[in-house]
Amino acid sequence: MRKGEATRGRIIDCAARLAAVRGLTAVSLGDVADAVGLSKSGLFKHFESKDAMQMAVVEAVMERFGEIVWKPAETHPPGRGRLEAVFEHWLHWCENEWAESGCPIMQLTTELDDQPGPPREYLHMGLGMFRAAVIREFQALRDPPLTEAEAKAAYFQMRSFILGLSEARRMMGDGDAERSARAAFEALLDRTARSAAA
Amino acid sequence: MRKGEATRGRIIDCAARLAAVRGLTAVSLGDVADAVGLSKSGLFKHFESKDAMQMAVVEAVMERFGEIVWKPAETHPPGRGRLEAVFEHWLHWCENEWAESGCPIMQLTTELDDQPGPPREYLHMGLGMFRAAVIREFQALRDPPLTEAEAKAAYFQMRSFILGLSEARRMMGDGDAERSARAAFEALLDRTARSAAA
DNA sequence: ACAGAAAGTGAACGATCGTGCTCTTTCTGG
DNA sequence: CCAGAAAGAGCACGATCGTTCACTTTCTGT
Repeated sequence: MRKGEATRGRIIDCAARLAAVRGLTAVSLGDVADAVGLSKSGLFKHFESKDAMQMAVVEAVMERFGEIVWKPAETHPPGRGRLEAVFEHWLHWCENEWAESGCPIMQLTTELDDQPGPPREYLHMGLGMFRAAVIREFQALRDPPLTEAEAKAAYFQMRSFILGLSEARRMMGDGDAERSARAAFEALLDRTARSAAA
Repeated sequence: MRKGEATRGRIIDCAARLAAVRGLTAVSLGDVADAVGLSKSGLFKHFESKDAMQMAVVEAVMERFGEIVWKPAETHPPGRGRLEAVFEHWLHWCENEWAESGCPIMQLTTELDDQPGPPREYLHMGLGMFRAAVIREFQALRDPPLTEAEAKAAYFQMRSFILGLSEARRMMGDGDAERSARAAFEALLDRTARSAAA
């Protein structure tokens, strides 16, 4: 049972990239089968249904996100350095790791935000854990620590700049977007770190 | 030829709200026909194809966006007051006008950003004109005027906060998101207005 | 009020959707 | 190396997709 796992991985990868472009629901099993070079019925040896495959895609994307964006930042000391590492890897995730298709998390979020079910729940949970972790880092940015409200507000802006970058570059074709996002984030760190306590 | 235009409007409205929830491609003609209370074939008396209907939806959404977000702000004097009016109406557009479905422009953007064709072009043009107009307002925010690069960077952040608000409230269920967005925008105006010239 | 146009229905089409079935090929543990 | 399991192909199914066409109902200009 070794070869099976390899193809299962290839299926998920192809499905994820197609879903990042066209959306999870818009990708048919025929599309995935063609992309991975299998027959439609062959897919059912790896997933019991289309829903199960979609769920596997969501899980794989979130796991990979943690692996690429959060995990390498953990090697940095808490505080500003770690926040900068997270942001830098987040940019890399959006602009390089998913350069052709765009960030699948943004696609999945807008697609699933009003569609109840396990995929939405999983996405919600993953994003929530990431958000909580980054908020903790923001709190450690200053002495005395930021209040939770201040840190949440800072995360709101950080996440906003990532979303803004995706739209600016992918829809508006703004080549300066990455620079704008980076500058906005650095300025956010500056004024957050040196702000007085409430 | 009076009744026809009315139903055509109802069709577009229903289709737009369905598309804001599930995406443009994911909405079938059967869905629209049911929602508006017509037969599938009846739709073809108002649109020659599904593509034409989708194009009409995009046009209607963008026109309504201009009507609700930009036009009322024109009554305010240029500068900070007008920018605040635009942002306030933009929030209203996202949070009230499309409360149940979420902003259709954000949905359409993530759906069409890597799907060439007339709908994408129309969306790109509409967003580009709006962006250029808001950038002009940012330039008028200070004396001497902001450079174009400074104004573009400010618009980038403004747009980012709107996108951040949508995700925070719709996916994360963050009730404070609207307050966060407003506070972030006011702070952006403050530091932009009193920044020194380059 | 009446004729012609517009609006809308219902059935049917070919294509594609997700899924189950049987059958063959390929792998892998003992 | 061989038997059993896993991986995959091919076909067929009912449902739904977008679209067309012939037909009926409803509106509207004169």
